[in-house]
Order: sequence, then C-alpha cells, then structure tokens
Amino acid sequence: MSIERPISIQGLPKAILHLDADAFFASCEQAVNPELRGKPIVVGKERGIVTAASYEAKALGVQRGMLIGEVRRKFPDVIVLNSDYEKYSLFSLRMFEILRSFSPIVEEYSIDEAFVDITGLRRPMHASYEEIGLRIKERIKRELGITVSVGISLTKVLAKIASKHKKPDGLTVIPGREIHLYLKDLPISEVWGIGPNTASFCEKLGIKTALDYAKKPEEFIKKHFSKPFYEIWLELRGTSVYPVNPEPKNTYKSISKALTFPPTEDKNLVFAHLSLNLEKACFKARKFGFLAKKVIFFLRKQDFHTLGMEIKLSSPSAYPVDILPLLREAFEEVFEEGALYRQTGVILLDLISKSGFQPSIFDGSTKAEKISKLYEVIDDLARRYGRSTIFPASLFPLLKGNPLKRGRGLKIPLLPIKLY
DNA sequence: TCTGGGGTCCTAGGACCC
DNA sequence: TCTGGGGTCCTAGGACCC
Repeated sequence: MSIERPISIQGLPKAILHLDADAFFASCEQAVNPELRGKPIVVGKERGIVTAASYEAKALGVQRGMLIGEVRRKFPDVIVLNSDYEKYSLFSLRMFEILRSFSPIVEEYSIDEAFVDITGLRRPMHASYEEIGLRIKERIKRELGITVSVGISLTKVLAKIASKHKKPDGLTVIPGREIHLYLKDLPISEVWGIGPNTASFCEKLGIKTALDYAKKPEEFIKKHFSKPFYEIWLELRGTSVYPVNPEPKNTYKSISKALTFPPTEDKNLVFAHLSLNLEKACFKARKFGFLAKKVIFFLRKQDFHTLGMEIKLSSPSAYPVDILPLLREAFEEVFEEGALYRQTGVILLDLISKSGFQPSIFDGSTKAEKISKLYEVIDDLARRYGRSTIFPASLFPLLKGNPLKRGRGLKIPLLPIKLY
C-alpha cells in the first residue's frame, strides 16, 4: 500500500482547487469602507452575537458566537456592525465570476467557499497549478479588496485540508507524493466529513490522525464504517470520488425556519412563534415557486427535548391559510401544559415546483386558485411596504403594545377570510 | 464550545407484496 | 394455513456541513 503514489482511476490526475475567503463578512466591510481596514471589527450586531470577526478582532480574543454585549465590555475598541447579506452576496457573486474566468467547473459551495476543477489548465495557461492559484488570489485581491486562502490537490477532501493549512491569505499545494506529510499531524476530527461522533469512534479503534485513517486497509474501513467514510478514505489517499459540481443551486429539498426565544410556557406565545415560522417558510417557498406536500413542525423544550409531528397535506401548498388549521390541531396534541419551551420550527418537505403542478378539478381548484391569487397580493404588499404589513391573527401574542402603532405603515392583521 | 439557523445525505427497520 | 425467501417503499433518526 503506497499512499505516497496514489493512482488516479481515470487516467489524468485531478487538480482540484478549494478557495476559502478569510473572515469573509468582516473583510467585505473593510473592503467597502477604508476606515475600517486594519481595525478590529465584528459583524452581527442585529442578532446580538458575533457572526464574523476580522483578523484584528480575532487577535484580541474575539470569537465567533460571542455575545455582542460581552465584546463591548471586554474589547471596547472593537467596532460592531450590522450584517449586510446583500453586500456579501455581491462580493460572493463577483468572486465566483472571477473563478469561472479560469475554469467553467466551479462549485459554489457556500457564500464564501468554492471548489474549482482546474485539471489540465497548466498547458493552456502556461503556468503551474501553484501559479494558477496565485493568479486567482491576486485577481480577487485586486478587484474585490479581500484575501482568500487557497488549497490545491488531487481531491476535494485534500484540497480542503490544503486551504486550511495556511490562513489567512494562504496558498498550499499538496502533490500526491506529499500527502502523508500533511496527514501526519492532522487530527482525524479536522478532516472534512469526520464529525465529533466519528472522531471518537476512530479514537476507540486507535485512529488519531488523518494518516492513521488513510493507512488502514480497505477491508478494515469497509468493515467498520459506512459508505461516506469509505469515500473519505479514498479521497484522503488521492483517489477522487467527489466531483466538482458546477450546477447552480436553485432548488431545495426542504425549506425550514426555526427560532429560539426566551423560555416560556405560554401556549399562545409558543403557537405564535410556530405560526411565524410557518409564515416565513411558506414565503420562501413561494419566492422559489415551490409547494410542499409535507410539513414537519417541532417544539423544543428548555431541556432540549424536542417533539415534532409530521403533517401530510391533501394538496400541495405554500399557503399558511391552508396549513395553519392543521398545524393548530397537531400542535394541540403535542403541546404540554406547564412545560417550558425555548424553540419552535417548521420544515416544508417533498417540494414540487408550482409551475408543474395543476390542481385537480376534484379538490376545488377554484378555491386553490383564489388562495394563490390572495398570496400574490400579500407577497406584493410585503415587497412594497415591508414584511410585517399583513400577518395572521395568530401572531398577535408576539406584538408588544398596540400593533397598529408599531413600525411604519398600516398593519392589517389577516383575520379569517371567506374565500368563496 | 452546554448548543444559532439552514441545509443534505445515509441507514436501519418496518410494512407490504409476490 | 404455514413456512421461507426476496424485493421495494417509506419513515425516523443519525451525522455532518457552513
């Protein structure tokens, strides 16, 4: 078994590049506002927790997830900003465009991460893979004013290890012959796809480092682990099994909304939270043109015990007026008087695209059409006057004081509507 | 990392059918 | 009616990612 000389299955060895933007949200803010450069800043003011911290802030000891109040107390010099997703999405878009000018095979893995298949680009570009990585970094820095860390290797798993190897502003190439050098001191838990559970299972088998894992015989891995971990084993040894997938992400298998709140045993309040999650999830589903066939909701107690229930819809829907009565019924079954709740959530499942769905004449298509029209109006009002312009009456418990006096514009509670 | 929010994929086990 | 074997579909739940 020679891990030093991996053999690629499909002839030409792959060259996969992984790119990870450094402190992305904070870097975008610093790129846009020169006064923030070189200063410790954090993003996430509106949520009350640190979503991202600049390297200057990290150097002071600020960590992700820290409470904003704590940051202010301990580090008075840190500048606290609201997060601005539209801004970051624009940076993200530009970053992916730059990558696509190098290779068409770009996978937008998350807002600040991408994989690029650069196999075979050396000759046309008259450059080594390392130089290609360097050019990408330079263009992003010049055009966007942010730094990124890049890793290049034979597989996605190895490219991930490479990009993490040196941060920020790093560039690491792991050729097949040097794989073992990078796995030798890497704890198995740091490998992409190995979570805390599998890491402790590995520990029991005497596997501590990524190299320990990669050196195990194939039979051993197949005997003790399931398929995903066998694939990780292959990838660690330089055999590419995860392709770079350039398909744009415009579809969903599920849409969920959940929110944590101060523990309460107030039934109406808990239901109001649930109802709000349903509103938001349905709104997102309509935005992408999806109808759900199944709805799961769950209630999480203070002790983190979570109870849920699945609701099958007789007709696919993304409209709270359809779903809310069923949700109410199921909620009554699940809710326990006297228990403290801290979170509710709604998941829309078995999504189908609305355009492809023709309601049957037997389930009252005229009513379905009226509901659909109604929500077109509601969504339009939401776009023009803000999302809380119209809301179901079940949300009343969430409002403080007189709802008609809050915010800008008129608030019209959506009371039961006669549809036909 | 005593735990925020939004996703995906895999597997075991039961139900049902031939 | 019982026994045996095999396949498919569905669901619950686990594990992991950013």
